[in-house]
Order: sequence, then structure tokens, then C-alpha cells
Amino acid sequence: MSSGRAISLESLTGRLDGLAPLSPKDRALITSILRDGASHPPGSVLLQQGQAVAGPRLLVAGWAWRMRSLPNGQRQVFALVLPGDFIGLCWRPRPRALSSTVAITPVTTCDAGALLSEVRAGGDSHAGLYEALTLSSRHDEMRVLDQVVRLGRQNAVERMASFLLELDQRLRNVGLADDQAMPFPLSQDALGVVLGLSGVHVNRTLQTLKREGMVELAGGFARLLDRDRLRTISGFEAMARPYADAI
Amino acid sequence: MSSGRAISLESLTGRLDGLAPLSPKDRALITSILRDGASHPPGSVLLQQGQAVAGPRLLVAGWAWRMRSLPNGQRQVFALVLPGDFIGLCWRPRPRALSSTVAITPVTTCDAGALLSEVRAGGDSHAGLYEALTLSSRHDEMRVLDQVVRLGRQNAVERMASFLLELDQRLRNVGLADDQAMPFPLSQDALGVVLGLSGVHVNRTLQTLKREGMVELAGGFARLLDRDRLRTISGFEAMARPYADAI
DNA sequence: CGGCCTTTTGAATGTCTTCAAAGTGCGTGG
DNA sequence: CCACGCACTTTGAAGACATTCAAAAGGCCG
Repeated sequence: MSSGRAISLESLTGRLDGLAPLSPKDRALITSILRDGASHPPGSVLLQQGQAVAGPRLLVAGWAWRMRSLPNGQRQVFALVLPGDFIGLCWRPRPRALSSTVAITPVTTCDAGALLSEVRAGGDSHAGLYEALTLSSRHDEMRVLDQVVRLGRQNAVERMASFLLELDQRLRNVGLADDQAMPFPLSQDALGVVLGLSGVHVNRTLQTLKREGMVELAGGFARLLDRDRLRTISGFEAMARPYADAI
Repeated sequence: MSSGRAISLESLTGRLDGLAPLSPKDRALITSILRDGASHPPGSVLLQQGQAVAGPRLLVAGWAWRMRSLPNGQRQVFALVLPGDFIGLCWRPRPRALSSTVAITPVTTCDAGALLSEVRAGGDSHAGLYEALTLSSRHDEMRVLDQVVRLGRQNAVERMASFLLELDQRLRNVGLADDQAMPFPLSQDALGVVLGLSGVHVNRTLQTLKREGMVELAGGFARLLDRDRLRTISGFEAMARPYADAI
């Protein structure tokens, strides 16, 4: 877990504490599951659609996507999974996965099974962490709805703006980006898969945003130079919404 | 609750029992909440995005859509809500709604707050119903993923086929449709809103399906004349998947 | 019958995809 | 150090799919 892309313990507890106040016991539990991680090369299937979930894991470093593979060989992405996000988190025993989770970059994950069972067994002593985990799942759902809006109602430029703002907010939230720049390991083709666009059109769309001075994208990093204009273009405050309890 | 479109008690308990075996106590509880319903005209907002949920309700008759209103006046539909579906079902106190639910047709709903609190308080005595409710929410999530696939990867004919099959399966599952026909109260414009297409293009798409003898659509009813071919066209077995436990 | 909503049709336009090829950057091995 | 290979980016041109605008036709209810 030495990658520069790995979430720090502070950022992880910070993110969850922002969702619901954590007790010292909660923090200790989080610390304990971070002890040993597993590495997965790009393309690794972290969770297979239709199969029973072995146990929840925490993504610590790298990027993955949550997607469905279609019978005709196509695939559709529902959301990105970033450091600090859980994979296969579910309160019922051995649930079956509705979607696959696949590593895009090299990825590090930790077993979160112990965390889940401790919280479940702990009752009130882990009420804060329980609440934080539930809210975290809620946000996953919210991001899928954002994706529906992108795919259903937005053109290429709008999708790109909305998606870049989402990434910006999420990565800053876990301390992996700052005001200046964020890591951006996606190829233009991969970006097209996420946004439901061809790689060629992603290229032209990015050129527009660059020409207008809103975005810089090079060397594995992205800079949002004009967030206000991007927000205007994106058309909905996908990521400006408070991280609040939500159906 | 006299509408011909209302779900019967048998169908409702049947649907939930298919998700998880219900006890007699579960069935009595379901019966009790069906006693009095409220009527809402088309366009009624049953649940408002961003607002705290007053309490869960059960849709008994009529159709609604779960959607988001965008700042620019556009709207995006995430899923249809049909008789037997819950609205605002959530295990946490006073959650905030991520999406609005709006009546398309005249609608009847029942308060399901008592059901939720009884199940929560009842512990093991309502384990079956608890499981059924949780799975029901899971299926709502699954249908949103189906919608993402439609919007992201399918053309007009494919979307239409996939959507009609979904409706067919869901309505038959609650006894509101049979092998022959299903009620179909949506105008072509409304259908376009659901599928992310213009009303005009919905019209042309339907003509294709009718000309090919796959669908009949008139007088508020739809007939799927060639389900096999529709399944082939739809490209993914959205609704043929077993209603199983799933992430 | 008249009004209103819905469906149908035509034509022009727009956005994105596809195919093909050229250009760029970077690491590996000679 | 240079040459090569490979993946990614960029560019052009043609075509597919869906939208928009406008108008005509159909159906239902007062």
C-alpha cells in the first residue's frame, strides 16, 4: 500500500466521520482493517455480477468501475469506484452482485468483512460507523442516478463537465486531489466507456473544453481551471449537493 | 380502491411471498395497511426530491414515475412505480428523497408507515416480511441499472423492446396483466420521457414494432405478440433474471 | 359539432459513431 | 544512443440515429 494514489487513514476516517460522527472504537476498527491489502492488476474482476459476494472490500488505491457486461459483448458503466469506496457492501448474508466491479488501474483493496461483522454485532457501540456506512451506500445510489441523467439528458460537453466535477469533488473529499489538480489515469477510450461516448468523440469534446480554458488534461493529471463555468455547463449540481441522508 | 387497475391483496402478498416466505402475521399486517387508501390525480407529487420523507407508502393503483427535475426544466425518469411497489421505503428515520415520485395516471396509495415500524419493532416475528421488503428495494435498484443500460447502450427499438418486456413481467407478477394483454396508460410522449426519446421518435419506433407484428398498442392496452423476438432485440435479459438476492 | 389532446407524417438539422489513417509519446532492446 | 513497437491521441470524411419544427389527421368528450 505504498502507492501515491492510496487513501490515507486520516482521509478515510475523515470521509466517514463527515457522514456520521465516529467513536474512537469506530476509528480503531477502521485502522485495523487497513493493516493488510491485496493488489490487483488492471482488468481484475473485484466483484462478478450474478455471483455471491465473498465479502465486502475497501478500495484503498487505484480506480475501478462498476459495470455490467452485456450478452453481446458490450459493457455499460454505472459508476467509478475510487479510494475510500466500499465494494460489495451489503447487510444481508452472501448477496448476489447486480454488477461487476473491475480494476481500471492497478488497485489495492482491504478485506472489510471484519468491519462489517463487528459493526453488525456491536450494536450501539458502532452506531456512528453503521450510519456512515449506510450513508456511503446511499451516495453510491445517488451517483448512479447522476449517471442516468448524464446518459439520458446531456450531450457530450455536459457529460464531461458533470463527470469531471464529480471526480474533482470525490477525490478532494478523500485527500487525493487539491485545488490545483487531480490524478487522472483514464485513457480517452476509457473515459468514453464511462460517459457512453466513442473515444473519438471524447477527444473532440476535451479539445473544446481545453480550447475554452476550462480544463487541462495531460501527464496523468487533470486541472479544472474554471469550475464555475463547468458547473454552469453541467446543468445540474450533481456533486454540489450536500452529502445528506437520502432516499 | 375500486379501480380495475388496483393490485389485489392476494397479488400483493403473492409478490412479497415470492421474495421471501411470509408468516400469517406478515399477511395480517399487509392486510391491515390496505384498509384505507388516498387518491391522487395525475401529476401529483407523491414524494419530492430533497425533502424529508413523511413516511413510506404503498402504491395500490395507477402508475407513477420516479424522476429527477433538473434546474433547466428538463426531467429524467429513473423507473416506473407500479401497483405493489413501495414509495419512500427506507429503514432510517426521516430520510431525504433523492428523487421525486409523480403520479402519471390517477393513483391510489396506502400509508405503509405502520407496516415499516411493526416490522422494525417485531424482530424475528416479521423476519420474512423484512426480507421481502429489503429484496423489493434491491429490485428497484436493479431496475435503475437496467435503465442505465437502455439509455447508455441501446437504440430506440432496443429500448422499447426491453421496456415493454419489463412492464409485461412486472404487471403479470402482480396480477394486472395476463398472457394476452397489459394495461398501457402512457401516451407516446410520456413513453418518450421514460425512454429518453422524443415523442415523435417513439411513434416511429412503435410503428416498426407493430409492422413487424411484435406489438399491438391501442385503446390503453398493449399486447406483446412475439416475446421471443422482443427478448432477442432487447439484447439483455433485464427482466428474465431471477428475482434473487443481489447487490 | 367543436375543442383539445394524441398520433402521424414530412423535411431539415444536429449530434455522435464509425472507419481509416496519420501523428505523438514512451519504454524496451539492440 | 538510436530504433522500434505499442498504446494512445488527433484528424478527416461519411453515414447512422434521433431531434426539432411544422402541419395534417384521428379520436374522444363535453
